Amino acid sequence: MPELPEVETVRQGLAKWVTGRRIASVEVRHPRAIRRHLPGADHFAAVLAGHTVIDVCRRGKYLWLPLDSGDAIIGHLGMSGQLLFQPGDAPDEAHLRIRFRFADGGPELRFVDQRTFGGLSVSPGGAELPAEIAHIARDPMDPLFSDADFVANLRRKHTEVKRALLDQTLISGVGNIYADEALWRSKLHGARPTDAITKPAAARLLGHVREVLSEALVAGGTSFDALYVNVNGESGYFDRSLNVYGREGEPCNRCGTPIRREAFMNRSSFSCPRCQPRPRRPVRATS
DNA sequence: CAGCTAGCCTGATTGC
DNA sequence: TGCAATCAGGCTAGCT
Repeated sequence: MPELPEVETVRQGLAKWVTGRRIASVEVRHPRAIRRHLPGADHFAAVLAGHTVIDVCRRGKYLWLPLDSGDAIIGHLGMSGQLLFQPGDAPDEAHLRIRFRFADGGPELRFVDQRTFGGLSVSPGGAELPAEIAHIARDPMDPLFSDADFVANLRRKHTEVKRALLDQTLISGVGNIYADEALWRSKLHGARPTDAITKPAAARLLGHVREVLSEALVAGGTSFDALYVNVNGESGYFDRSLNVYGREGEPCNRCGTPIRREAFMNRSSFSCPRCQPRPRRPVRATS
């Protein structure tokens, strides 16, 4: 499940292995892996061929690769997307969607995606933040991220705090796993109304978000199966450090109470019933 | 306008 | 054994 630490790990691998290389050809194996590109797969391949990757950037969970043509490749891994470097003679992966060959004849770049929630697109944005992802907020590791703005914007919203953490226009890079982990560290239940969170509590929560993201980044990310891997196909090991996510029924690492699992937006939230009591009242009366 | 949710997708797992 | 239902979940379009 690629969230910020996983995507940043992939970005670093890409930066090392693809910067400065000239794309020789692009092979699109599955049309759904190309996003918002009405001219079609052939055109997508044609506008990229012959151009050199000059950088690898990230905004939240999006990657973008400026080219010397002034265009940029935008990528999102979705749930199961992988960007892998492979020798040209390595057998095709079962879910190989897009293949990039390079003029230097070195390892090719493969976009592999089982569930096709991810995809690539081309933007004329170049080295600037592409317009397609301009709505994505800065992430909390970004030097230009404003803590004060985050606290103010969070408290201005009328929603539940976990929803807010997952809102990529408020703060980017946080997904279901790290949201649950940060809330546990802050002893907050995800259903707590954002407009009732004090400034200090919001600042503490932000600190815990930053803490869990940076610890996971050092560990190379989290993976429960082989779905998230770095560009060399290796999994991270932060899952050993998770305190609540996926630990239903297991003892809380703080108080020993069995971790609870609750339905949340057609998925799951994990929390400690004792450290993170549910708010007493619903967010807001409906009338 | 802000908040919310269905739907996208496939493989592993569970249930009958 | 075999088939069907369930679950995983980031993001966007479109609804209220």
